[in-house]
Amino acid sequence: MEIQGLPGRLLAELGPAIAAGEIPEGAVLRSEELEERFGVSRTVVREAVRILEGMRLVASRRRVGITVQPRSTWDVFDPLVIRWRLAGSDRPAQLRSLGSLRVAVEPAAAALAARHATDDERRELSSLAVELTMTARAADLETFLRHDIAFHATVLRASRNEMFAHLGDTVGAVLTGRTEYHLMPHQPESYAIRLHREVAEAICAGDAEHAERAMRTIVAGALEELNQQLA
Amino acid sequence: MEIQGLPGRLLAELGPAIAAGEIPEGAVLRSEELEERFGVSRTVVREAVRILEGMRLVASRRRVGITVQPRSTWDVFDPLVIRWRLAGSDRPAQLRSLGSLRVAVEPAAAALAARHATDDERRELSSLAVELTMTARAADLETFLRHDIAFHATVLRASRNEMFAHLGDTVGAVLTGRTEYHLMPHQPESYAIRLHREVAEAICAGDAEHAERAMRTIVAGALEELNQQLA
DNA sequence: GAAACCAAATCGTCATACTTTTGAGCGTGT
DNA sequence: ACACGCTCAAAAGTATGACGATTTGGTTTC
Repeated sequence: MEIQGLPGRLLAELGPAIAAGEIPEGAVLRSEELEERFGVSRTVVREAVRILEGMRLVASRRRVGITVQPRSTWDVFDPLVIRWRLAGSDRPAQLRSLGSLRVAVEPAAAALAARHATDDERRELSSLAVELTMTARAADLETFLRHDIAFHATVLRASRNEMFAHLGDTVGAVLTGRTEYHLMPHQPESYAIRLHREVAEAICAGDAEHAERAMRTIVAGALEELNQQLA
Repeated sequence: MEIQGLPGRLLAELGPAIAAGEIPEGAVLRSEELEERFGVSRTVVREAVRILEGMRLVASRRRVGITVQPRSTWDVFDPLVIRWRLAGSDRPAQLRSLGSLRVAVEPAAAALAARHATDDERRELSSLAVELTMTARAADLETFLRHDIAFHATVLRASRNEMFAHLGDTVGAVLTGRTEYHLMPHQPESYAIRLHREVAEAICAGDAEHAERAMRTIVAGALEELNQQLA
């Protein structure tokens, strides 16, 4: 998943710094400066910058340098950009944005999944729902999180829509970030758990409307809780 | 918006070819081959490949070459990837995916817009709705399309959610592609026009629920129409 | 037949030189 | 004082040659 090699190292330094605003919008970097700062060659700097340019985080212009672009031009759907923002100082804003996105997408995905999921996927959802129930009772937060991520990713994948499916990792990052954020909450609420079971059952039964409604309750609840935490 | 220079030229050749499947999944390119084929230097090839790698279209490995990745790993939210796919042979699939995405996102964005839009944006929506009505009557398809794009982009922007806002361009591409696709339809249906006005009014009035419902009707209708066209 | 080994292919990195664009300063003329 | 254009230098863009690192696949050896 990660970008490899020395350019990858540069990216891992510059990306988060820009995403967090440490290198502010409008700041100008020169490639020679970067070469020295990281002790790498022109080639490496250029390739790293090219990648950042692809994400629209920076723009490189002759005679002026590499300028950090305003947030509004960033490719906010790029998985790396999302991760960097989640890791840095505007994690709250990023979580809020993603929260709204989930409220929009996941119910629709659940409805589609009810229609298009394979038998394997339906089975997997059922079993994940059971796992969730059990690990919640055991207050095993870590494996609970893992299964929660798998559950939502499976629903998204089962929607048979590539774009929804690709949000699986992102949602995973959100769930992880959220868990870290309110530092291991008071055991997962049984209400949310029941809703997950409901989603699984509705998808198994091919009941799109029910699946959508239950999923909407889940993600809307998560968003509300998030907004309280960040208030 | 475009990527500049010689790497940009390479991208403009390779990207669409890969997106269209002309260079199939698993195909292997060697950088030397690309240098010769395009008459450019290693530097240029490497930078172009790096960008494609950033989009997860290809992966470069030592001793093996540059291999085209399976579709499932592509960054399907990358604006360039979307454009390339829309331009090529899997435009239908891409339009379907984007259609579902619109059904999920735009109603939610309309609801948010009803709450968060600035006065300017509300004014702009009203005036765009009027323009739509008029150009539809005049059967001026080109300016109709332009205003339609502006309308949806404004709603997305007014949602005050960066991720929604960034889908503005994508939705624009969809609308353009759709118009080209069923080659200038029998003048825009007055029903859809009325719904646009309804969305604008609801957002002006701050009626989130109404805005959401009307917008959902619009995009769901568009998706249904699309599925008929592609059936 | 399996394990160790070797060699070729290919990308990865570096150093350097040359080219192209463009911003800024300077000067000239109105 | 202002505008216009000229020149120069700074920075990215491109090209090239050399070397390093790594993976693959075949070959040898036990």
